[in-house]
Amino acid sequence: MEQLLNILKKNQLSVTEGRKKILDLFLNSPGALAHADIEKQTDTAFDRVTVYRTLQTFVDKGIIHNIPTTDNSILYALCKDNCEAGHHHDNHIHFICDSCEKTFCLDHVEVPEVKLPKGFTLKQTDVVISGICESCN
Amino acid sequence: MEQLLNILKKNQLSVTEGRKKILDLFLNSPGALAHADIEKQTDTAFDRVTVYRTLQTFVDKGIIHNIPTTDNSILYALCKDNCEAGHHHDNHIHFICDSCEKTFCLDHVEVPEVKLPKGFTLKQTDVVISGICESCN
DNA sequence: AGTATATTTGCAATAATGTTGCAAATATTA
DNA sequence: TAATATTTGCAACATTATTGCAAATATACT
Repeated sequence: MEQLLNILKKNQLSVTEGRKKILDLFLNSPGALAHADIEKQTDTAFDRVTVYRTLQTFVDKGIIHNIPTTDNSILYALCKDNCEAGHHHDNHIHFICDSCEKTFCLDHVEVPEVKLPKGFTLKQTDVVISGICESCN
Repeated sequence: MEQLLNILKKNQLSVTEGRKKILDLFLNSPGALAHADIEKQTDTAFDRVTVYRTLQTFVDKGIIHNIPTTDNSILYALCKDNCEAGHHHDNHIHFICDSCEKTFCLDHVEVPEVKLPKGFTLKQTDVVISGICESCN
């Protein structure tokens, strides 16, 4: 709760029920969340539009980031370290479990360096690995 | 045209106008295509539903694969090598250019090996790199 | 080639997802 | 506590995706 308020205040966001609840979900979720997950877990407590806007606000502020997916969903996860408004510096690997279908950030696995062909400039590397997670193995 | 028919026949698909046209688009596109791109390029020649179904069929057969994106779109690209129905073995890097916004498969760049924590089993590694491409640099 | 069978397509209806403007409600500031 | 700024919910709308079914098209067979 302490942590929750700190995060909101640090980012100069007014403290509202919706933001508290949604941020709380992220803080207590082992994996990434999609818009739909949040709607399910908040039931009808908040309007759909509020959820959209809250997620967008959190992304803008660098509180959460989104994870590439191969379907037409958007997955969000907490930014762990040095992200700030307008600048995401996430540099970790995302893992999708084929069994439980959860998506995690593997914060302690280094993103490998990739050598691009001549002429290409690298800005960001996203790695998404699928397989079987710890809990399902 | 030869190639086109070969691909369809090899996968035991009936040869229809829609499949020919859509596969042709992929064969002649330097980058990945989204559903919307295909609709634009085929104008109203085919029903939206047909496009959805054709793409799904191609994915099922291993003719195309989809590329992870951070927005809610689905990008498709031709499978280059040893993909077959039910088994995708794509092992290449995807590059998104921040300037021209095109997405390519870098077929000749090796996917780096990633060491997962104990307990995790790796099945597939997807790498999406953003930056500036050859043509825009 | 012509017919029978199997497959695919387009239409219509429906569902799901995302966006915008604006007034009412809530939070912050002083 | 009042004034101001911000956020929310509603409604309407736009876009994207899915399904059933009859008509159209492709393939297989003689």
